[in-house]
Amino acid sequence: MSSRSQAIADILTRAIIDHRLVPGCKLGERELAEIFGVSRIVVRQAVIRLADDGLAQIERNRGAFVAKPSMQEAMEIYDALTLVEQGVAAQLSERLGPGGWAELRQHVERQRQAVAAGNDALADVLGQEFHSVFVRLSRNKVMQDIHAQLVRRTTLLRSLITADFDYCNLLDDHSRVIDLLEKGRLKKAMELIDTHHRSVVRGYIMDRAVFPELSPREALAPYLADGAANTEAANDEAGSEHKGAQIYAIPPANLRRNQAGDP
Amino acid sequence: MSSRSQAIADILTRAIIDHRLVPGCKLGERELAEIFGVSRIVVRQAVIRLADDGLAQIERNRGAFVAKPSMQEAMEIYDALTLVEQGVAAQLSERLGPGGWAELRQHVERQRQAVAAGNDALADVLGQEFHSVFVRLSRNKVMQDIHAQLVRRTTLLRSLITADFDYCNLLDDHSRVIDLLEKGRLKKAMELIDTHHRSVVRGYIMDRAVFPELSPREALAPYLADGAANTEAANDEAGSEHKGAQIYAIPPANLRRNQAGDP
DNA sequence: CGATGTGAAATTGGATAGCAATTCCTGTTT
DNA sequence: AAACAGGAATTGCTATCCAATTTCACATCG
Repeated sequence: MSSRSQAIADILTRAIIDHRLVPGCKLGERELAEIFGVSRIVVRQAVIRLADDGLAQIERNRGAFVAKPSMQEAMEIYDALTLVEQGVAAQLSERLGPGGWAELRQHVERQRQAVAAGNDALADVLGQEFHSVFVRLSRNKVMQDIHAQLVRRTTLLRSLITADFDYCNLLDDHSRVIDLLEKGRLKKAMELIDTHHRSVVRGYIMDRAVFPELSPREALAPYLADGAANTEAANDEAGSEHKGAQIYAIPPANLRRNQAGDP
Repeated sequence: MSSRSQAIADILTRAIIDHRLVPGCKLGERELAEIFGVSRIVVRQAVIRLADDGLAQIERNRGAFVAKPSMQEAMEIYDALTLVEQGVAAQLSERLGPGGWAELRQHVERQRQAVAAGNDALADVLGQEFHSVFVRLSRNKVMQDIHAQLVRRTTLLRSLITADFDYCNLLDDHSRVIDLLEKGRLKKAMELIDTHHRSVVRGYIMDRAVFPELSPREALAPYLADGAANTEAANDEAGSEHKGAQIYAIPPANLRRNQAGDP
């Protein structure tokens, strides 16, 4: 573990993208310090990291809050995400070998099975993960980091927003993008990526409470070492054969069908 | 001012992109704390910000150092920068109005005059700034921040690297990109952006000491409030009519022709 | 003479206590 | 009901202290 503030920043990030800490929620230094059993300073450092990542807003002498992006900012984040994924698509269409396409197809297939099995939680995570796998194949760590940050911010947006779109369509989009790219039909693929993201944004309605507001103590309880028993129970519920296992450490607080996350 | 740690992070960032703090330079907490007259904690918070920005590396129990990116990472940073600028180019080619094109042309013209006047320092800064103006016209703050971070990292790279390319060619590239985009020849423009960046990278030779290593105290002296007199003197030397004036507060420690910076 | 072990010094990561400034909240007054 | 005042709470920061780790000079040994 690099540092304690990093560990705490990671937990807070996780809690935010799990929609357990919702936008606007106060991240009081003293309260968090008590919850994590560390000094205020460590908490402040963690919160600074979140703020640099766009997940928190720090107001001088008032404290830190989970970020509450405006609709304008939401559009910008999705635009940036589209731009990045289109660019990666262009690179992959030139450089990716058969193994890469196979990996992508395999990922889509796993998601399809999850949907078929009715495991929405798994399908949801796989749907988000697809985009990350896609970018990872570019073999560009810098780009990966930028993309991951944008994805986190879109996930945050989903706390603020009710999505109203057809889940299966998005799965098909992934599949079609792969086909188009492998056939060299780059322009068509890029249009599809754009449409894909737009179809997500279009259904958004802001200023509606989507997830319940929990106190930081309630929200963070499952991530603490003390709550290990609790955590494992949650894990069993979600499914087990997936390698990026810690994703399931805590299931979203409030996951329903048709609210599935997919940037 | 938002916070003291942010202010210090800004100064350190400035010193790094001015090539006064060179890669590998130790950023000792105690030393910096003494230099800035703040406590160690504020320094640590500032350094965390730098590390999140890719400008510093923190090694547990060893301290923070100015980042020393590998050749691999350098390529990735330039690839990412190319990707972002190509994407922005695509957006601008559809959306930008006459005023925008005029602003870009005006910027190139200013740089051309600076070159003609032999003011290399100004030309250098304007050359870098062009890319930022370009991205700003996309009206996407999120994208701007990502791009600015990438530009800072390329500037850091230039501390590590000797550039050996034809300065005027790069200026012409800017002009040609504008022409191509305005005429709707997007693909050609994107190729040129790629070539532009590649021509910069190709001339790079790593592992050569380009800038002298200063101690943090020497490197930071000009930025401190105490050194205000010193700062203004430096300002006069570099030229004055440019609006982003703080760029000239401190001229690069070691600026020569043919080492001009242009991402 | 070089390699290796060792202990002191220096540095980091963190805890704790405390203080000034600011903001928030509440209760009183008008 | 509105306005004001003052105390409580919170933040930003300092100072000091401590444990863990690294560094480095020095002594020891092959």
